[in-house]
Amino acid sequence: MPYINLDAIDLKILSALQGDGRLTNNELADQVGLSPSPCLRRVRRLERDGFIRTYRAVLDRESVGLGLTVFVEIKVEKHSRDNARALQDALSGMPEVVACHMVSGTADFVAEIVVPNLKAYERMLTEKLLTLPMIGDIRSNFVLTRAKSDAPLPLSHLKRDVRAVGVAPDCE
Amino acid sequence: MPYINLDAIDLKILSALQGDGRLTNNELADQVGLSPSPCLRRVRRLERDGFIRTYRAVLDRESVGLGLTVFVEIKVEKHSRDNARALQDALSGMPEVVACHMVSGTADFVAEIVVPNLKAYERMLTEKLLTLPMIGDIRSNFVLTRAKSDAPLPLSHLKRDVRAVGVAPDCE
DNA sequence: AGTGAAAACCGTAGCGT
DNA sequence: ACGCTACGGTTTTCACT
Repeated sequence: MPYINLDAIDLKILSALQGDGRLTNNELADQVGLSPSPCLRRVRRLERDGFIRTYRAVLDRESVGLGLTVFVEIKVEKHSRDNARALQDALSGMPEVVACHMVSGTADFVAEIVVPNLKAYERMLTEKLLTLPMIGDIRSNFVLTRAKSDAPLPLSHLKRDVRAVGVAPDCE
Repeated sequence: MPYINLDAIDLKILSALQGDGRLTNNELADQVGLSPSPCLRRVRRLERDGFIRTYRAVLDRESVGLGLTVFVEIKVEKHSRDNARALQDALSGMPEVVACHMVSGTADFVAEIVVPNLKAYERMLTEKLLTLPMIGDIRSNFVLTRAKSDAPLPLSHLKRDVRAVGVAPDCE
């Protein structure tokens, strides 16, 4: 794993855009202590080099009628590499699966599934999940209350570079 | 739970903004078949009424040096309401915890924790998690491969309204 | 690398439909 | 409710430091 090529200003940019993805370039330049042109160049570089994957409106699940989130633990039937791969692809391809990870522990995969209600989850389970041949075992963990989700990533581990900047933390 | 007050155009707007949060209002208006003014009015309404929670740059975890994601299953020590509440607040307050849910099943909470590496997780665990008095049991599930994450929400369950629109699906 | 200016573009409000 | 027009601000490029 190569090391990271970000200075203190890049970090500020990432942090600011993570907090508000619709910041205008002018506002952003202001916050990071740069004039608009070099600021824009940096943003484009961060986009091109894959630091910024995309920009997204974060929707409220309940408001748009998605009242049920389920964490599904899945075990692969026969632990072949092909089965695991096929399962991962099948899960990732489903729009209801908003996240899917291969994990250590008792399960092989954890999928986060978002649906309108229990009825919809029942259909999802019986029609799309249980019909997958490579599935060995499924355990559904229903979300009772969502305390936190879609939170920004913690970027403080990069802060070692920030000491180089003599600007006040919040000059807005 | 009240019903949803979104027509086919609102749905298109949400869907488009979920796919690209930096769409200009002009581009958006174009895609949904509206002129800019009513389009902007709708977006503002969707923001005000809480359908759109925020806009965010989605960063690449590996690129910014966050190589390790862990799903932590946590049981509350004594199953009192206060303990559960205190634990939930403590977890939600940690920046490394990017998601935290109370769930049914064997665990009480599932927290998604993002850190640079194993060493950082060890410190997180010993210094911040295990020192919480209301924790009964912890099981750490390390993410081996991330197949999908930060995906857009599935909005197809609202598509019943879309039949009213006679525009081609993709006229860009 | 960063700065500053100029042109094209966009967001927004107001009025008319 | 949608659409048009117009003004002010923003994005973006380009030449210069």
